[in-house]
Amino acid sequence: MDVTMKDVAKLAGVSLSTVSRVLNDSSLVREETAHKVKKAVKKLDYQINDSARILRTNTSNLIGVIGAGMERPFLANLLKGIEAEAREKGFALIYGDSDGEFEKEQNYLNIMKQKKIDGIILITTNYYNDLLNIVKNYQIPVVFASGYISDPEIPCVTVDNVAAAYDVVDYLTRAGHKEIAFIKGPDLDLLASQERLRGVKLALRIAQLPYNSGRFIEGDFTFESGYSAAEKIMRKFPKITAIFAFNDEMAVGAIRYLKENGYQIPDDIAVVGFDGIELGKYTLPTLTTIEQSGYQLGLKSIELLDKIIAEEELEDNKVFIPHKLVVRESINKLSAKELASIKNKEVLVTNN
Amino acid sequence: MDVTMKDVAKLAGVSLSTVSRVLNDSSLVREETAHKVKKAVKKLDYQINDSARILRTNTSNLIGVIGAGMERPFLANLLKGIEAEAREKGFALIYGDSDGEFEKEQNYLNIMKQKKIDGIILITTNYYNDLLNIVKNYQIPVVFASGYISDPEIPCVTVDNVAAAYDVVDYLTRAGHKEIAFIKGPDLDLLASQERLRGVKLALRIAQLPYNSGRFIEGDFTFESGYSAAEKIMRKFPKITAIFAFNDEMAVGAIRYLKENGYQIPDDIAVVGFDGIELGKYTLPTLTTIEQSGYQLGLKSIELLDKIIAEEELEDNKVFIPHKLVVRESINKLSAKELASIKNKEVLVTNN
DNA sequence: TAAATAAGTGAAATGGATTTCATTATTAAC
DNA sequence: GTTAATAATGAAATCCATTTCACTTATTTA
Repeated sequence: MDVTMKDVAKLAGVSLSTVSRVLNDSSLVREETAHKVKKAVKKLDYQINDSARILRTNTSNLIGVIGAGMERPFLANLLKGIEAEAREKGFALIYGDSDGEFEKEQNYLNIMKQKKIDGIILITTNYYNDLLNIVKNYQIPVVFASGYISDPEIPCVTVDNVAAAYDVVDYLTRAGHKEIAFIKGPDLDLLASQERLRGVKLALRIAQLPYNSGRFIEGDFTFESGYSAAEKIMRKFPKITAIFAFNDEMAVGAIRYLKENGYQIPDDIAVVGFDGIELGKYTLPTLTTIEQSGYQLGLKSIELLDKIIAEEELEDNKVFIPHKLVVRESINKLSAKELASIKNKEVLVTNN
Repeated sequence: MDVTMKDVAKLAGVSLSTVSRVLNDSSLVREETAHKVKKAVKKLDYQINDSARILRTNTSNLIGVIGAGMERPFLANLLKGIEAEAREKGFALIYGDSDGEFEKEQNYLNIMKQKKIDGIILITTNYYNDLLNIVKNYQIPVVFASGYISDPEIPCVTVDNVAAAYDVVDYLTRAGHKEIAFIKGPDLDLLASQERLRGVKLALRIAQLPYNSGRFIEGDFTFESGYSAAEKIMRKFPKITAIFAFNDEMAVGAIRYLKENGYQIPDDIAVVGFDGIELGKYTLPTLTTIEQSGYQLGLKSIELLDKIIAEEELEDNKVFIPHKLVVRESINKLSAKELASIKNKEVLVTNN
């Protein structure tokens, strides 16, 4: 039914092997023969049967992506970056959403293994030791693109969540804020949220401010959770002067609550988000945030994975993508002099 | 290296054929034999080699998704719906982004064909006759999940863009707006944007308002383009009292511009979006919009595709998902009496 | 020009499942 | 207790490309 290599071989008057060689750019074929074959390929509109190729060669040029919550703008851009770079490098993508459930992750891992994928990108929020163990015994190159994995064997690409969160709190305290509340991610999120929490704690300690666990309200990275977290915060801690939400959507939700209830931003309350999604430039006030590029993160993940697949020597299996604090209208700005003092400490601050 | 069916067969003391039968739930196998086989499968942690299976059976349980601009919240949710329902039905997804370029679409189409996908979901903004022809000669079930395709052979799932856009303008005119400007999508977008345009024109005609093509400013569905379109609109048509943006992001961009420049919303200018993304509930003012579920759209697309793959009889190969006009703060509301007059016309209006 | 080497090509084995067809074991029917 | 019918199983062909190995042809080298 379909055109096979055999048909091409017959039309070109050569053997199967020769056709295969031409198609794989083998140097062993005479120019003239190759030409005949190519003509036949074109004439018959021959398409290789990928399953047969994979069966024989055991490499699929297929990369699996397992993610969760990928509809979030930051992660949607991450996926876009993954796709673009994967295509660039000649991989196709097989994509599965785990909803953050271990069982589904496992399930997809199996399916993908059966399809002989060359490598996997994992974008999970909460990782389990179980998952890590499976991955390690998996024989297939894996890159985590969701946060820092301390296990030295596991390659990962991520923003430096600790440093970025530190930068935010550092800036806020320098701007005079002493009463800050936080909207963190789910406690189950052992990657982004936990790391950001560490950065916050560190900065508080350096600024000699007390750590008060009550001021960390749990959200789930949605607008809605930011909104209701802000409500809780203002009810419990009316003296708060700044809110740092661990992503932009929650920050926007919080802003909505605050403005709805008559608070001026940034004069009454300063708000900072995290991620730097496009939206933050169009809210009123515009959103101060940590800018990191999801697209870049995706790109780098594939780059790293590709190197692992090709068994190239790695400089480091922990890759950090750049971030910067983008100060917009939602917080009160530091004076030039104050800013300078930060810059000396090599904290990146940009106006935009 | 890998465990194969042969290994299972040997361990279970049966033939290859028997193992295959057990794995495919053939009724021809004695309970006892099946048990032996299953035990061996578990013991060896046997995983089928999917390529071999596909090669033999010519069905892959793989669905291809080719999209563009999937980082947009609405489409990201569409993808999520596709994924969830595909998993439900036992399909895995192979995903490619075409950037709206025909060449890339074609390229992915080929790659996917080579992988023997069972069906394709196409989410393209601008379709070409070329693409349609390829798809028709393609032998593989295809569903368009991006807009109405008039060609009767092509199955598609979409919101009724004409009716929805009509509803918006109808509401606005009833609310007294006579000077309305529009932020449409790219002219290349022959699906969503063109259809919405038709709905608008229709409503204007019914309301006996003039159609002035200058008032349709082209955007590209981004916040940024909404912002700059609003700027153009206010500069060229200072008498405008309402802006209808063809998606929510552009509406939010427009709102930002308007508020930045001292306009009151909705008192000076009413703003309506399209899609009903989550964000619209958290802007200030909250956004009036046409609500449609991307998730639902994705789900229905797979449902339809699955039926086509299974060669079931179709009721209709054009499927519409529901929409409703959700009136929020960004426009002035109709009185109950006025509202009632619309409802008689079976236009869905909801407060939220 | 003969011998040695390299280049180009083809035959056949191979990867791992499914499935047809033949065969054997079992049950039902008389 | 045979024979007929049915249920279970296995052997072997098949899906389609890659790759090893053997062989032929062309090119160097001496």
